[in-house]
Amino acid sequence: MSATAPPTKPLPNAATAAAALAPGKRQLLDAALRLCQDGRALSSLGLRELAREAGLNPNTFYRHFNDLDELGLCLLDEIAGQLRGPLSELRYAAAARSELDATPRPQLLGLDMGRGRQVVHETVNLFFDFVDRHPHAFMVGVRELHGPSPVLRDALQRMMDDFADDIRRDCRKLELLPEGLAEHQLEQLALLITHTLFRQALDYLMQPEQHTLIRALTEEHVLMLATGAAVLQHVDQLRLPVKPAKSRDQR
Amino acid sequence: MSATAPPTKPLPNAATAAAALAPGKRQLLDAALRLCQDGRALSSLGLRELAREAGLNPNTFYRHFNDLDELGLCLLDEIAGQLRGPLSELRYAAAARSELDATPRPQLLGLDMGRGRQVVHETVNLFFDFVDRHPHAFMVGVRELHGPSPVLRDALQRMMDDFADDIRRDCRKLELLPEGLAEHQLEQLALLITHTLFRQALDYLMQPEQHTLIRALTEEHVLMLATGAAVLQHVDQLRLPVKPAKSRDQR
DNA sequence: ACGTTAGGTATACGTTTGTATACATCGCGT
DNA sequence: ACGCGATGTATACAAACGTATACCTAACGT
Repeated sequence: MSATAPPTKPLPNAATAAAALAPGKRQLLDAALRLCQDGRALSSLGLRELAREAGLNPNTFYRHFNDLDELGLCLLDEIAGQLRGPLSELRYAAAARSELDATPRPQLLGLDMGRGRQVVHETVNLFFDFVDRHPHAFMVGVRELHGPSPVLRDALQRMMDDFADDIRRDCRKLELLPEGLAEHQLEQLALLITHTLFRQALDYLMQPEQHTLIRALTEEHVLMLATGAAVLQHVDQLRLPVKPAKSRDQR
Repeated sequence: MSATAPPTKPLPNAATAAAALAPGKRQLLDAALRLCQDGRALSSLGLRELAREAGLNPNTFYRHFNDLDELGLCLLDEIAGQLRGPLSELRYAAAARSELDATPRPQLLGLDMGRGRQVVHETVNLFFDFVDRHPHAFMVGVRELHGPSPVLRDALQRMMDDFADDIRRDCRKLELLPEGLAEHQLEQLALLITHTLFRQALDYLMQPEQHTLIRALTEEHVLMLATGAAVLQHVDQLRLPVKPAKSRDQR
């Protein structure tokens, strides 16, 4: 009962989080998002082009940003705000639901495969529902992750790391993985899951006709990763209960 | 003994594969690679900029390409030629080496964890050695995978699929995974490994001080994936040995 | 009532871009 | 010897770009 949907959320249907933004600034940010919607990269946008799309004077851009990178950062902040909180809530909701269904499940190597499957199924599907509701955010995000601007790349990288950290924390708290799993392994697992999810989100957005397939495949991928991590930890525990486990071979 | 290094390869140290390329064309391609080396995307290059870097007249570009996409495709073809063959050979060499060392290894769920670990260790390290030798290729490749140009994206996607297919084929032939693994699962596994490898290659190239760390982590990732796939297959086999095994839940 | 500041506009300048047309050079088949 | 196609160069031009300067207007504290 520790996790239920928050009660009376105002539910802002779009980017309405940070109020009191100058109207021009908003228009510019929206214009940027709009221009990126069909595959463009943030860094390929021009100052003038942006203003044109926003229906503003080119120079208005300068009132709010010095740089295109600055606009990019602003946009990413907004996106991050839209993603992090809600996604973690989704995870909690899914876990809470699976808590109710407390029937014993098939076990393997000490981990509850059944519950894992169900939680993965739910969270992955909730994730894609979320992607459906915020298409541009993922478009821009994943694109800029490997984009040309170092500033934006770093920001995105940080954002992904935060996201992975949320996953890691939630996995621990909800006990979705064996408690013996080393922290650094859980960290790597969370990172892999994050990257997988985001990459698949892009595919998902770009091939609307394969939505159900991609959802199923992604489920499988995440399950694969989680299982692998759990089993490997198990094996490691059997193999080297004594050795200092430092310094791999010649590398 | 079925797999040894091919005997007398001329070993072209760089892009010398397709001979008889007009000198201007070569210079342009090289210039593009050079300009992409520090984080630029192919699609962000200008026709004139390219010619300038190559020390040529802007119009020379038109002699060889109609479009920037055309140059991109040409470059990607060249890169693909450099990667596919050699990488598969590397895998064979590693597997052959592990065949010699035929000591029995710890088993888990019917798969040879020891041999798996070793093969992963070797192939991942060989992969990164290869990355060291072809930095620009990976830079450009991974970048353009999520880049703005649909043409290049598709080409890259196809290239990745081919690469994954090589992995899949080699895994089958070298019996690195339980023979019960369904074809479509092996396919997904190969895709995941491919994407993981390439993404890590980018990180690897951009953070030279963390080379050894990234190598170790990538090993872990691949091992995680492979183990997960193997175990999941095992579980599935136990769970539904009777059912028609079609149609999971409401997908 | 006044000055200051933020937000938005108008115009202008120099640069770079993509593209077009015309010209020079080399190799090569007949 | 001639022509011709392939390659590379020179020059030119319209468009788009980033940037700078100057002006307009509304809000606000004092």
